[in-house]
Parts: sequence; C-alpha cells; structure tokens
Amino acid sequence: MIATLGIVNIQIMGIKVSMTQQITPQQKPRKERKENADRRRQQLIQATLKSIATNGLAKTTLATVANEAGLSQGVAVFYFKSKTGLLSGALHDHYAGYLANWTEALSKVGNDPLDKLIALIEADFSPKICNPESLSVWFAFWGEQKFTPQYAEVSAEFDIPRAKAMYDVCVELMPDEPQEKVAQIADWIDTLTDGYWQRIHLSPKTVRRKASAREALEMVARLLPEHSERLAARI
Amino acid sequence: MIATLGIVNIQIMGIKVSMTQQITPQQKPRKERKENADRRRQQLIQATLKSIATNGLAKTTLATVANEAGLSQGVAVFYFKSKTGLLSGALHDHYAGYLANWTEALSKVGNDPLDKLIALIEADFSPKICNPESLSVWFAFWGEQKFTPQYAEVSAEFDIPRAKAMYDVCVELMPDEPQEKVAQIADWIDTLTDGYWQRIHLSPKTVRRKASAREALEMVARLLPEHSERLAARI
DNA sequence: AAATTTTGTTTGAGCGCTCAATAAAACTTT
DNA sequence: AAAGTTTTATTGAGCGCTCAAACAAAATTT
Repeated sequence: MIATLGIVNIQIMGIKVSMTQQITPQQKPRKERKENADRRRQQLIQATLKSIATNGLAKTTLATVANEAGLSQGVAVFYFKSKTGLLSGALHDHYAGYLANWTEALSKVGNDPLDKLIALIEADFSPKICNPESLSVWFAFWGEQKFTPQYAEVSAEFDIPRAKAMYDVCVELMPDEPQEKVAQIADWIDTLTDGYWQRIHLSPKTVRRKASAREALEMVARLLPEHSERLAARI
Repeated sequence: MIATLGIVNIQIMGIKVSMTQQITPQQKPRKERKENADRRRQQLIQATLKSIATNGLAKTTLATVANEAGLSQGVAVFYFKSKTGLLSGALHDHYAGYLANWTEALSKVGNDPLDKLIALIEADFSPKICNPESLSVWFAFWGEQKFTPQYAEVSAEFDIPRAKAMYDVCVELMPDEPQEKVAQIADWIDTLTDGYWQRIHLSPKTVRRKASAREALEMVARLLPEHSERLAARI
C-alpha cells in the first residue's frame, strides 16, 4: 500500500511554490515540531542581524548566517524558504524589537502627556535601539527598500502605529491647538529623530547618542514653550 | 630636432597620475585622447547612477552598467580599475552635483544672511537634488558606507564644507549669539533636512518635496523668532 | 603626403570563483 | 518505523575580472 505524504515543488509562472500534496486519500498534515522550529528560526534571525551589522547586507550570504548561527546552510533554507524570506524575517524581527521598546517605554510612565512624549523620544535614543549595529541594519534595508517591496511592507506595518502614537501624545499635550498644528509638531519631532539617526549612523564618532537625545529634547522645548520649564528640568 | 610636449601616465603606488612633461623647450600642444577618456568616464558614471537608481546597488553589476552605457564590460574595467572604483567614482560625481547645486544657489543671492540661509535650505529641496532617483542613490551608498571605507571618505569630503557653509551663514545671521547656540541651530536645520530626505526616500507618495521644504522653513521661522516675519513672507 | 610605427581604445570570449538553491543521505525524535 | 530535522555534496547561474586580439588614431619616418 502506497500511502505517503510528499512535499512537491512546482514552478508556476516563475514563482516557486511549495505545497503539501496528497498522494493518497488518507490525510496526515505535515507538522513541524513547533518549539524547535521557533527556536531555530529565532537563532537564524539573530545570526542574520549580526551578519548584516558586521558584514553589511551585500556581504551577508547564507554561509555567513549559517556560520554565525553555528548551523548549516541547508537548515536556513529549510526554515525560511529563501534568502529573501530570511532577510525579510530578520527585518520584521528588528522592527518588532523597536515596537516593543517604545510601547514598553510608554507603559512605564503615567498618564501625563509630557512624560509620554519624553518617553517616546528617549526610547528612540535608548542604547538598545540607537546603537551602531542596530542602525546599520536599518540603513542597510532602507538602502534596498525601493527595490525589494517586501521590505517596504514591513516598514509600513511598524511605522504607521508609531507615527500615530506620537501624534496621539501630541494631541493630549495640546488639546486646544488645531489638529494640523499638532500634526506638524509631531511630524517635526519624528523627522528630527530620523535625521539624528542618520547622523549617528554615518558619523558615530562625532554625533553621539546621548547628546543627540538631549538636543532633540531641547528642540522640543523650543517648539512647546508652554512646557519648556518642565522640559528644561528633564534635560 | 625633437620638440614635443608629451603627456605621460605614471603609476605611483597604484595611483594613476597624469602629468604634462616637457621634453624639449619647444612646445607643441598635444591633447592626446584625454578628451575621449573623460567622456567615457562620464558616460560610465552616468550609466552607473542610472543603474543604481533603477536596479538598486545590490543588482548593479558591470553588466548592467555596460549595458546602460551601450559599451562593453571591458571598457568599464579599463577606465575604472575595478567595480568598486567605478562605484566610488559614481558616488563622488553624485556628491559633486550636490556641491555644485548649493554653491550655485548661494552665489545667486546677495549678501543678506537670511537670503543665504533660505537659499541653502531650498537648495537641498530643489528638484534637481531632492528627487527619488537621486535619493535612492544616496541611501544605497549610505547603507553600505560602514563596510566600504571608500564611500565614507567621499561623504566626509563633501559633508564637511557643506556643514561649514550652514554654520557660517548662521553666524552671520546671529552675530551676537554665543557660538555654541549658533552651532546648535545650524545643526538642527541640517539634521531636520536629513530627516526629511529619509522620509521622502521611504515614503515618496505621502511625504513630498515641496511640502517638506515649506515645513523646514517654518521650523526655521520658529527657531529664529527675530526673523520670523521675513521668513513668513517667503513661505 | 604616403607609409610605417607607436600608442591608445575597445571588444568579447572565457576563467575562476561565489552564491542560492536542490537533492540525497544521515541522524534524531516521536 | 515514520516523521521531522540536519548535514553534506552538488548543481547551475551569475559575478568580477583578465586577456589576447582587433581596431583606431596619432606620431614618426620615408
């Protein structure tokens, strides 16, 4: 009796699709051992991020990743179908860490809008987020984002809620101001942060994390004269 | 009688140097084929920038460049020693265009410091500089900058004079302010511009050139209340 | 000015290599 | 033993780069 369940690779219009195919009526869905699989995936993603940070995206290969993880190349392809899948997974994970950082920072302060604003800003300059390795990863992906739509999708997924959080905090802080003015200020803050990230990435020796955070807060103090005293106390 | 003036190419420590050498007192201008060489180099660099803007840096190969230029791969290696040399040349050329743009903008306005400041800012948002193709090229290189020291050298070569120009203009604008305060404001302006570039690069649909230029100028108006009326008139 | 030599330019085939991906075999867990 | 996991070996495409030879222009000689 031939009762097997095989994995078949088929080429459809140039796109490789892998599907579980039933050879006999009998069903038995192929299941991976989830615990182990998740561990491996995480291990491979961490290795990928490390390789990007130390070798750059251009020189990151399945070999460098596998080597960093202490595994074989084959296992990388086994858990992520392709190199692109692995890289997208790594970018997603990197953004997830960013998201976790600012949401956690928000949750650690009370309901005071100014505290929230400061928390959001300082989260972006925290050592966990704003370090050369982490920034290298982001800029590596952003450099290729226009040519790899998958990266853009991941970016949008995480950037939108983050921008909304900043806007919401600014609304709380300036309840009587017109909506557009508030949006403008929120936008300036995030844009300035992006600029600082770029400068820290390109000139880590001259532009430093802590000084940048301070300068960003000083800028906010100028934008919000009503809160400048409280801000000055925090700077 | 041998009366010629020759152009001699000498290899000094791997760097090609061309110098005019006088063989006898008598002169006879010998143009050689330098004109052709420069034309070819320019042709190849333009093809490289185009390829980076349309294919990305990762998928830019000697083949894509040669194809774009309508030449053979061999000639690309002939004029630039290596692919890296070609890419560095392209980055240098790209920065040279940036330099030419802001210096020209400065030269077109009078001696009024505020006019100069506006000219500097608007130059960074001019269509010639601040368009998706151009930004793609920069971000492509910046993504790899930490792993290709040659790129960093080129960046520094052009970034330093640009930062100095902004600082000098700010000093003229605020002659009585302390130096560090002036430096801080100049820094904020350039950092904000970097941030806008990033946003335009990553979200060209939602973040637009002209609006960003306007917002940048509005921010400057807030930073320089003494000049806000004149700035408002320009916005 | 024609012929010849020298020098600079361009081509295209192809070498050596690296890479992602595949396949098969070996091993581990259930 | 079956299912799941991992390693090892192999494949084939594509890469940067080399090089010999063809070609073109300029310099020199005749």
